Amino acid sequence: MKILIVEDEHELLIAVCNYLVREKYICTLANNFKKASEKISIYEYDVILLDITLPDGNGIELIQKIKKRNINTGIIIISAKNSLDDKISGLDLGADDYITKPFQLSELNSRIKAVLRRRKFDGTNIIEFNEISVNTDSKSVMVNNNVVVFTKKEYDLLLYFIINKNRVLTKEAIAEHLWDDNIELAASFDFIYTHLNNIRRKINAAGGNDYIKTIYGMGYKFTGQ
Amino acid sequence: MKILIVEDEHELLIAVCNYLVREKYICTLANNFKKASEKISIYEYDVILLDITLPDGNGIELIQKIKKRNINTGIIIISAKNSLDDKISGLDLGADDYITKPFQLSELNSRIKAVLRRRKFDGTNIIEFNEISVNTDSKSVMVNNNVVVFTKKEYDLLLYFIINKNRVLTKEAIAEHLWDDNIELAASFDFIYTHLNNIRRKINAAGGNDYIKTIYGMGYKFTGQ
DNA sequence: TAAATTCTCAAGGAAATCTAAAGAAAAACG
DNA sequence: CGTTTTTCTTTAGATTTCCTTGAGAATTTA
Repeated sequence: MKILIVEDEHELLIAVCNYLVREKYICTLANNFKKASEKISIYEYDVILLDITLPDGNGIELIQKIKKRNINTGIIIISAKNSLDDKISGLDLGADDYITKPFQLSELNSRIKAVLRRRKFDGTNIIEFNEISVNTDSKSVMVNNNVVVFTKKEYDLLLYFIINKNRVLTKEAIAEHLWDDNIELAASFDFIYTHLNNIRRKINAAGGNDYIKTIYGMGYKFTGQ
Repeated sequence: MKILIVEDEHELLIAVCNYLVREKYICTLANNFKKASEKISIYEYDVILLDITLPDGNGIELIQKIKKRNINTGIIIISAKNSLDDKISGLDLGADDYITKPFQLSELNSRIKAVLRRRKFDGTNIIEFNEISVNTDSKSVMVNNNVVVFTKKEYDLLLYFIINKNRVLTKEAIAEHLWDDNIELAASFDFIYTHLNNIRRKINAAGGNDYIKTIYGMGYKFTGQ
């Protein structure tokens, strides 16, 4: 498996590379936009770890470049903590996952594996879970073969759930990923209820199951059972 | 939230401690390897601030020690300027973040918060003990291949027991761990009985053994024999 | 600029969980 | 053996958490 690591922080680049080499991946490094762009246009990678904030260009263009070549490459965005927009627009553009700095190398590894698993089955940008399928190109969602229209927030939230299926997500984690960081100042996260309610209602109306389970006192979990 | 501060520079140790106490953390101090090692083997912390260069030992061994105990503790390395190797091997070994001296206390604080949030998300964490297996992602518990549903308090308590298996936990220690804010105000810890009872009942109902042994007058011990 | 859509916030009520308290049971002790 | 201390079990009320709804704010679209 070949991985391209695009990251301008030298120490982090080296640390990630050392770790992944030990995990038997073949790693290529790029510490700026130009180098990354060259690599992408010449070689093919299984996964690209992409820090979007680069000194000489915006990583989002790299995503578009990869998509244009129509290569079955998994993209994981490495985002700084405050760059909310990067996360969202990255997912919108077809990145498969994102991870926030600082992160555990073990977590990075498990996310790489997850992306590779998903990529094996389909070369498209469709993420499926039971009767739900999300097309991250057209940003459309099908439930039971019915097209369901979600607003942007609802779509982002649903995608976040599907990517983290079977994982309990606290309200704090949801808020941190879908809203920017000064959300900490908010007294409560009650407004999440509204979006949750909307998603649940729409999925139900289309004949879907109750995928979003409430784990009282802990958070929410997207699961089929 | 409990924090262990490992730092041999006395003034910095005190300054960090004072600040974090004001921020409502419960702090324990260690100014050398030996003391830190003792604390780690006895108590459990939410975050450990670790200066790697200690007079009587290498802090990296402490990281390994923590990881061996399989405790979900966040580790933030405090490194002197330019000691690049420390940073990298620290991150390799599972530290969550590092901060370079000199640093702003406010930055330390935000990194602590980030680690505390992140901590809950590390890899697919399955902790097993005999017929009990706990998935810390989905926060689900299996006993004898039966899914057992626990409330939040019960789950937290059970996990605390499993992590500290074969170790006698006093009621005071349990209370401090699960109710760490102003628990001293409580007249007695009798309410723990209720949760203990619930856990024992549910494990038994699923065909599990009496894992939680009472050590009369001392506390409780989670053990297989 | 107006209209439509989407998002945020707040409040009342419902549901699940937690705590407190009290009597019963068990263990330790003289 | 009787007393004291500690632990267990149960239940009801208190508390926390969650859901639903609607109205106004903010944003996008026409």
